This record gives sequence, C-alpha cells and structure tokens, in this order.
Amino acid sequence: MVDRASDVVEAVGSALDADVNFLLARANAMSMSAANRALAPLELKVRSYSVLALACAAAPPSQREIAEYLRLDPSQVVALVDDLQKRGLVERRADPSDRRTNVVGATPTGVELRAEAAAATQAAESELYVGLSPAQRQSLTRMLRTVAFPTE
Amino acid sequence: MVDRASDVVEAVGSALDADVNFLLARANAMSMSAANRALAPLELKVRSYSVLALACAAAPPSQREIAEYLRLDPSQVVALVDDLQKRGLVERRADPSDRRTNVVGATPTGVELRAEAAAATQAAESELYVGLSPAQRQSLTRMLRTVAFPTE
DNA sequence: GCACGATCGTTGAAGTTGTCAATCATTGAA
DNA sequence: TTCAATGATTGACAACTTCAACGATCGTGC
Repeated sequence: MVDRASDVVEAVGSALDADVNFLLARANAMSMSAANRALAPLELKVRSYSVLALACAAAPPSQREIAEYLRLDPSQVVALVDDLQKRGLVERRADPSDRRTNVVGATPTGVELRAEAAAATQAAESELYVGLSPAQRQSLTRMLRTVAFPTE
Repeated sequence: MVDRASDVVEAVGSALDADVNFLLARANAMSMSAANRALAPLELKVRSYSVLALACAAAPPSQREIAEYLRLDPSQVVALVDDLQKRGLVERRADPSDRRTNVVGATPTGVELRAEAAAATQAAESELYVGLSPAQRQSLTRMLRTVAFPTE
C-alpha cells in the first residue's frame, strides 16, 4: 500500500519538492490543520485565534490593521470580531483620535482563553517541527519573518 | 500615513511575529498572491499549475497521489484535471496495472505551458525572497522540506 | 472461483471562505 | 468649506472545502 506522504514523494519524484512556494504551501497546510485540531476544543480556529492574539497586544490594533496583518479583506475581520465579541472575548473600543476606527482589545476572559489556546497550539507545533533542531527552528522563524515582513 | 506592513508590525508589536505558524501562513499568503498574479496571464492558478507540474513528472501521478501531495480532497482534483484536460494540457491515461486509477500526464502543449509558468513564477519568487541570501534561501527550502515531508 | 472489504474516481450537497462593489461616517488637505 | 480618501460595514456572488454516497475495480481469504 502506498499511503504515506513520503511514499508519494518517492513515486512522483522531484517535480515540485524543490519549489519553495510549494513547500511553503504544504507546510502551511499541515500547520493549519494541526493548529485547527488543537484549537477545536476551545471553539477557536486559526483565524479567530490570530485575531484574539492580536487583540491581546499591549497596543490593541484597529480592524484595518488586523486585516493587513492577517492579509484578510476588512469585511472578513468584521465577522471575526463580531463572533469574538459575542463570546465576550474581545471588545470594540472607540479610538479617541479617530472616530472612524475601532480598536479591538481583549477582555480578561479573552486574555485567559488566549493563554490556553497558545498552550494548545504549542503542543501541536512541537510535533510538526520535530525534524528540526531548536537552532534550526529559530533560524526558520527568522527567515520566515524576513519573507513575511520585508524591508524592516 | 500608516500603510506598509512593517508599520503595522511596529504598531501592533510582537503579538504573533514570533509564532512560526503565523509567519508560515503570512509568507504563504504572500507567495500565493504573487504567484497567482504571475500565472494569471497564462490562465493558471497556483493549484492548476501545481497539478500541471506534477503531470509533467517522469512518472506521472494518479489523481489520488496528486490529492495527497497537494493536500486536497480527491474531488477537488477531479475538477482541476477536468479543466486542464479540457484545455488540452493534460490527459487521463489508463493505468494497465490498475484499471481504477487514472494516471495524469501532460501533453506536449502542457509541458510547454508548464515551462512558461515556471519562468513566470520564478520571477515573482525572486522578489519575494529578496531579503534572503542564496544560501539562506537554500537553507529555508531544506528546512521547509523537512517540515512538509516528515520522516524521510 | 467467489464473496468480502477496501480503494479510486466521480458526483452532488452543504458549509466556509474569498472577493468586490456600495454605503455611511469621519478625516485631512486644498 | 468642500472634496477626495479612509475605516467599518453590508450584501451579493464566486471559489474553495468537506463530506457522504456511488459504481467500478482490486486484493484477500475461503
């Protein structure tokens, strides 16, 4: 039986496995499904967790900033924040300096859940990056950051 | 005006930018939108290009193998192959050893378009990874491969 | 040789996500 | 004081994902 991914690689050969973009896509797909599995008991997904995490920042972001950071359409952020707000994890605060913008901040309950969620995803992460040494993993993080946030 | 991603990072702080999974997601989103833009003139997307590339392999894969490699549901592969086949880029070949499976191979036209597409994406790639030295980029590729294809 | 469960491709339905244009309130600049 | 630009929101629509079901075929065990 040919079932494991490594077998498929062997069978298909090196058509795409040297392609950084493809590897990025596949690694991301694996990371996301693992993280979603880990977050499911908390009724969070990768998306809502990301928004919650950003809302926990010292300087809470506006919805527009969340959209840009997460590369989402602003209208998607509306739905995500709506949901988190209904669950009392997050709240929209008026920005005194610009009445158009909503600043999205976490409630105490939100901060708490965010901590639980962070622990849950970290466990899943460890499994995913098991093939990498701590130093390699750190190096991967650094390189991904230069790609994800250029010109810093 | 706060508009560039790096400004947003500065504003939001380090809520997620140490999170490998998040960086992976963001880097992938950027890579995909760049690749899709580059492929649009050829009427290809990242997905269809990936399938086409796999079909160009020396040992053409079955649809099931494509699905597993690309982490797609088999039913999605049906639609992708349908489209490429209608355009004469790819064909379903009977596998003599198993009449259930379709082997998906590229036609000469398909091989040709795949080459054009590879060139187009490569140009976009160079821009995306401009912050990395060739050695770093190679190292990134190697590490992503370990994550994307574990236990090799 | 034949029944049985498993696998491959396919279809269709249902849910989720992505994309886009339009709108309103507000802002900053001419 | 206008006027273009921006942030949030809504609604419509396309695209993608997920899942269960099906027919054809395979391999195993009897």
